[in-house]
Amino acid sequence: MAIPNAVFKALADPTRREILRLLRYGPRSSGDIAAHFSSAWPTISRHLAVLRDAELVTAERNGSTILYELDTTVFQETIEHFLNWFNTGGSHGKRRS
Amino acid sequence: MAIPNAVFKALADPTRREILRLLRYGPRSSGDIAAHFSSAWPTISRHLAVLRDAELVTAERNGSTILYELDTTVFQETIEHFLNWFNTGGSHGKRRS
DNA sequence: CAGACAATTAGCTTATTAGCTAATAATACA
DNA sequence: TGTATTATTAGCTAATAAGCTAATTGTCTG
Repeated sequence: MAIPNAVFKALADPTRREILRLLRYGPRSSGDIAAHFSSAWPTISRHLAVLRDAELVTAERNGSTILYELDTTVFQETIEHFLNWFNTGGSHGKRRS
Repeated sequence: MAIPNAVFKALADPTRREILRLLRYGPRSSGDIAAHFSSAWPTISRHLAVLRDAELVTAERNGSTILYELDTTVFQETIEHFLNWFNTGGSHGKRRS
């Protein structure tokens, strides 16, 4: 049930979150993803590796390119994780005014 | 609607997540929180400052102690944020590629 | 005000990580 | 094959952040 630390670490970087956002609409190749950013290609490649390690995306070779695809499983677990916080923790938290 | 980067950064550290978990059951003083960890008190104090900056907790002086309290507002927004991902992006299939 | 207690800030060291360029691996195709 | 294309890995530098101890701020009480 505990979300691995790697997931939070992966989500901590804005570029990686942007990559995930980009992948919402369908799989993309590594180069295609890199083309959307000003960073160098190897830099994006390493971000993709971090996302892969966190199991937030999956990679699949398709001929000469490698398709990256969003894996929503961990997202779902993260959301459930936080929802459970409220269910078990009750309404102790203060609403900001 | 965009979740500030500070929130993700704050959640990226295991100690800080543990602090939040601790605060689920009610407000606690800084020293009370620090007593739950093996880290030095100033270290926990700085973690608390990070959580405060991210508006994940609120601090309120209560006599000689300072009470830290979970602020669920940002959590709620984070959850809604991710739920929206699925609603608009659909299930990681090929729609609207 | 002085002293005790609660908590943060300052200053430093070390570890992690994002970014780059250059080199390497893997694949497609003439 | 050989070469172009696609992507990752290696090796480095700079920035960020976590951890510590020591010093400082703030608050209560005698």
